[in-house]
Amino acid sequence: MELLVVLEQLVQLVRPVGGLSSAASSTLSRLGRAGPQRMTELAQAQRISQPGMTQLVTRMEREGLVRRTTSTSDRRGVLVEATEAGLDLWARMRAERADVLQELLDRLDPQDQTTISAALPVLTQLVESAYDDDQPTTSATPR
Amino acid sequence: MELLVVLEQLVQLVRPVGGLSSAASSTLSRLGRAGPQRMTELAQAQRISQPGMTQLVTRMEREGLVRRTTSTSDRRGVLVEATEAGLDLWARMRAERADVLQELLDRLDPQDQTTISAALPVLTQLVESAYDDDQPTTSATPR
DNA sequence: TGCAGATACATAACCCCATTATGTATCGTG
DNA sequence: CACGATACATAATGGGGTTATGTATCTGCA
Repeated sequence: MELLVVLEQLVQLVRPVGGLSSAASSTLSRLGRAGPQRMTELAQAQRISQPGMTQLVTRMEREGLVRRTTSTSDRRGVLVEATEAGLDLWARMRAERADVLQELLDRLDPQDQTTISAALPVLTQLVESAYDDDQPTTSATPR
Repeated sequence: MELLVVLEQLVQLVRPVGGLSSAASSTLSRLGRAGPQRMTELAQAQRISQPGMTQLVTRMEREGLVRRTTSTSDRRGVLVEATEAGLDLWARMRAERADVLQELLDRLDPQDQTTISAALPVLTQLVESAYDDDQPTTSATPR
């Protein structure tokens, strides 16, 4: 099987757990880690267009996961903030996903498990190096 | 970063190369590897609904990537087949994706590259074990 | 000071991709 | 031969993304 296909299917296996889309969970995650952020900032981080982020935030707001606030000095700006419910869902998602992944890993023999464990941080690094020009994390410290 | 987010972003980095969606490229790949297949068969393999596959094939047909044929003894059935153009695109996609991945890998130091290389077959195995009940590959031999 | 352009976000119109519910042939069988 | 099962298509709906465009607001400069 092609590598890309493998990865896509792996993602498909784990992602549906939280019930959120890729962009939604990723955005929620970012809000959880880095605190309230501007629309444009979020759009760039998720690599979607600004109107796309406006729509995403609108949907997430409708589901009570995030909140728009206008408390900035710049009155054009919008600060997007995770709600209590959003943070809760984020925490549950992470836990459930970790469980699903763990179940998958448990099927492997110990040696293969070691191989995977070693590869994960490298994969992370790989992605971050591809995004070398971003991840501004302009706002609050990661709690 | 969360593992799942890492993987999703990795996929996002590599996928757009061919210009095809996830489902489309995966279906094209299957048709290329295993030859003409029935709609239902394809839907099950891609884990989407039968109407979803109908629509996908319709779009792919419109773009000249696949062809519907009714040459089966069962006149209800439809055989979906990759066109010449579809196979060409498939080949180009694979090549381009391999290039993109290679570029990413080249940024890593040799030791990390080894780690990744070792992990890939295990990842494949992981996904396949999760799908243990499927992959019928009922039709022709893989070329 | 005031206005021109840049900036931040929203809206509109469009496509892709998936879903469930339902329709329509065709097949197979009692 | 008619009834249920099967294979696919269609319709309606919704999430998710895009570009093009609108509307405030901000900023810098004559």
